[in-house]
Amino acid sequence: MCAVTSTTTSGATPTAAPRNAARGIDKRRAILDAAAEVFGEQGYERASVDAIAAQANVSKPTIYHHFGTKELLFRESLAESAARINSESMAAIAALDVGPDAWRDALYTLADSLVTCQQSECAQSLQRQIYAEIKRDPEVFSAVRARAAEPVIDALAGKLARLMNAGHLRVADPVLAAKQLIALTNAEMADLTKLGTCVASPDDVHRAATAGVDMFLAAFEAPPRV
Amino acid sequence: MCAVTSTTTSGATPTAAPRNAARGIDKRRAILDAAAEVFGEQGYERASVDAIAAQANVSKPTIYHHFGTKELLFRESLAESAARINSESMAAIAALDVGPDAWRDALYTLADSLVTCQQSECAQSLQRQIYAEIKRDPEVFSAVRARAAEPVIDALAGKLARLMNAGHLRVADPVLAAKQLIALTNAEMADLTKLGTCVASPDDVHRAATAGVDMFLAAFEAPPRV
Amino acid sequence: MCAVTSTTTSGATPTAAPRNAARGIDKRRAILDAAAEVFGEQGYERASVDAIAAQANVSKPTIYHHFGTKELLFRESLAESAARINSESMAAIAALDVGPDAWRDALYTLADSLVTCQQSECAQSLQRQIYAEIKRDPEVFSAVRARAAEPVIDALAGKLARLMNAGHLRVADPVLAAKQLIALTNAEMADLTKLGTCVASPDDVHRAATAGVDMFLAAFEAPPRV
Amino acid sequence: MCAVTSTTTSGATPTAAPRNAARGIDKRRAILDAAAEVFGEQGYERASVDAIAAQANVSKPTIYHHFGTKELLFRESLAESAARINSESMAAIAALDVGPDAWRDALYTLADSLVTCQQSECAQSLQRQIYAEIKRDPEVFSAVRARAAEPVIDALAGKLARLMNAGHLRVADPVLAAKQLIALTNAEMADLTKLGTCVASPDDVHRAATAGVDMFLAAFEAPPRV
DNA sequence: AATGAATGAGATTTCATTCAT
DNA sequence: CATGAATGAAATCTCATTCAT
Repeated sequence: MCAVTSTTTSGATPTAAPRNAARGIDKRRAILDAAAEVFGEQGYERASVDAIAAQANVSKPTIYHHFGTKELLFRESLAESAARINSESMAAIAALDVGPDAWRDALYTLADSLVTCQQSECAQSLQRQIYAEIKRDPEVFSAVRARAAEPVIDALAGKLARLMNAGHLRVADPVLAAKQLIALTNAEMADLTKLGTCVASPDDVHRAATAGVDMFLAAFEAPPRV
Repeated sequence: MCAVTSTTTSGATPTAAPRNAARGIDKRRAILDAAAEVFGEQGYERASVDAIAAQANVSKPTIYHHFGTKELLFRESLAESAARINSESMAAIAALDVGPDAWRDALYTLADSLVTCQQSECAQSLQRQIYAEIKRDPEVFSAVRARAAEPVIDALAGKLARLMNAGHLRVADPVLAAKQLIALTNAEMADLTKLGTCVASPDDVHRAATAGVDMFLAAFEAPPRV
Repeated sequence: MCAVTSTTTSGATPTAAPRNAARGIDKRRAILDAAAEVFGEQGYERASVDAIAAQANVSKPTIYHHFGTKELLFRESLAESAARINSESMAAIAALDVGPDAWRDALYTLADSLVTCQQSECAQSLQRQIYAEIKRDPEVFSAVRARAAEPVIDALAGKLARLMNAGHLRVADPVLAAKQLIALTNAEMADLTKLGTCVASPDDVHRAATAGVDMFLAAFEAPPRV
Repeated sequence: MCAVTSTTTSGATPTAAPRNAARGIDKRRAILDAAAEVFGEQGYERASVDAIAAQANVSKPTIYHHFGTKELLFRESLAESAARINSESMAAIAALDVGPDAWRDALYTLADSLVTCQQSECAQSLQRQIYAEIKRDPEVFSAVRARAAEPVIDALAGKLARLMNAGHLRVADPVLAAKQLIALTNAEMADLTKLGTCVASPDDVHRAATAGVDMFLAAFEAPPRV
């Protein structure tokens, strides 16, 4: 699933000293990867610690040694997914060119990137898991939201504010506009991916993102100065 | 939760003959109500048939007699919730006045109603349960979608088409516009209700719905004919 | 071990109606018997519910259905043992003849009976289990003491009071004297049975009981009236 | 609990060479102290080697390095407790003045000391642990008995023999009399301390010890020579 | 001498489901 | 139609113990 490609492979540190520590780190990585996969596939309740241990090629007590509890392992797994999605989205937003000529095309491109990112298996899994477990532990939502969604909205709002200052857009509240842009680009995705069950074709993604930006510009684009 | 107030109370049919049948119906009703509550509260996996039986004041075999399987009971419970939400939303849409004078205000009112309906405990529960179980059984999504979401979108699209024909709106694709209107009005609700964990104040609901319609009109309202 | 011979054998009630109930009662009896044996043999911690279930020819969930918890099963098991020992001791005390001629011999006989009873496997098990678990749950001690030891001491004190009133004994405090008599007769038993690990021969029991009564009389027997 | 105050603190031996050895000794001491506390508090089964290691600020393998097995650690812990209780009791007995004037008062004092010692947390813990584990390993009883109880009885019997020879007491069997004296002084302690769960007030201890000696003298004191 | 990491075995408890009445 | 009793399977978590350093 959205497993982090472990950068600390045991082969990378052939010296004798850190071997012990490396073993610990490696297993921890393997467990987190396995957890992301199994939790993402089966959900918190159905996922058994046994299954995660098997997937990670690790014994059950090792999991408890590293994470203490199934619940804590779950939270760390979610936090990692959130961090990854966040970083991808942030990169896409940072790349937005707000220059006078490029901004319109850049906005369409950004929408494409955001939808693609939101549609990744990792993101879909995360969304399912949060919805499923939020009633049992409302904290997870706050944690994930603060770590993943809010920074993205804020960054996007910042870019929109610059477009506003440059006279390209007319928006009253940049944060609201950011939320609306995201909502619009995602308006059709739930349908297209059957709530994250299947992947949408790049064409569909493109169409949906474009439709969202179209409406966004129709509402907010400043009329050309005479 | 979103329990149907059983209209067939046992006291209402005091005759001897239909009493037995009525009792059977009553128990079925009680089980469905209990299932909606317990599933909604705990989710499919955590909800135990024991708990549902206790909540319904019924023995476990009675549940199996009526519904066959926990999974089947779950589906019937979801179907009921979907039907209820659908009927409420449909009523709100049907009430939309497309007359030349009232339509703008009516659209704002409709948005309010739809958001309120979407924000009901019943709807929130439904959404959580679908997200949680869709990976295990993608059928539930299709079933619920066909029964609850699609008719609403279609009905709303029909109304928008009429507003288009009347020259009030300029929309290329009424179905897409319907989806966008819904997406816009819900853009802020996930935040406000913390993903359905808490209820938003009527004021917040109103603000969010208004903001959505504002943008919708900014994008699609036809310019006044000269 | 100290299993109650189930008086409600399924064969005793061949009628069709109570069969269901009988099944329940029978299994409950079998579980309690098995629990007494396994707890007595291995102690609370080492005794596994699995082992008790196997010994009772019953599935594990049946045990939980009837008793709820390993701890609760343990308490019921102890309570039963306590009740049994109590009833045996009480019978021995009730049989004490306080008549002017027989009382001395009867006292020796009673001491024999009490020591024998205290030395039964059931009583030894009970004592071991109470000592072992009292720190974890001080309630068990109070419960067992109130049900088993105190009534015995009180009954014995009553008999001693009658012997006092009859002029045979001179004791200031009958309850204290009862405790002392019991302490004296048991003074050597811990050694002889290696703390309940092995059984003492009837001869040893007799010797120990006699030595206790000897000293008791040496201290408290009233001098013959001239 | 009955931890030995380690006299070999690491600060006392600042030289480099013996430091290592001292550290080894210190750790051994810390482990034994921790074991006494944890075993005494939780019993053999519930006490986990992890908990003992934590209490001793030592890693688990260190425990295994020093003691080999949980069971062996347990035995050493018990042996230490037994030795301590024994030495305290022996000191009290050795202090018994058998002189013609002082012996009666001294006997009351001795009883007080013995009961107090028997009532110490260390002694109570020991008794609980022996009762709990004797069935699993009858050796522990023999070992502890030989090390703790028998020498005390023998020493007390010796003193009683001297009082007999001096004409103060009339006892047939000094060893039996010693056991009886101890049994009498402890007759009420189980009740008062709720089987070792709580401590008895010094007053209660005094009363119980006195009552025991009273009866002992009533039975065995030689009549004054005319 | 000392330790962090790892593990096989086994603990209690719960669940969905089915008989027999 | 309704139920109390029973069960096989599986869940989370803990434990005593060892390995590599």
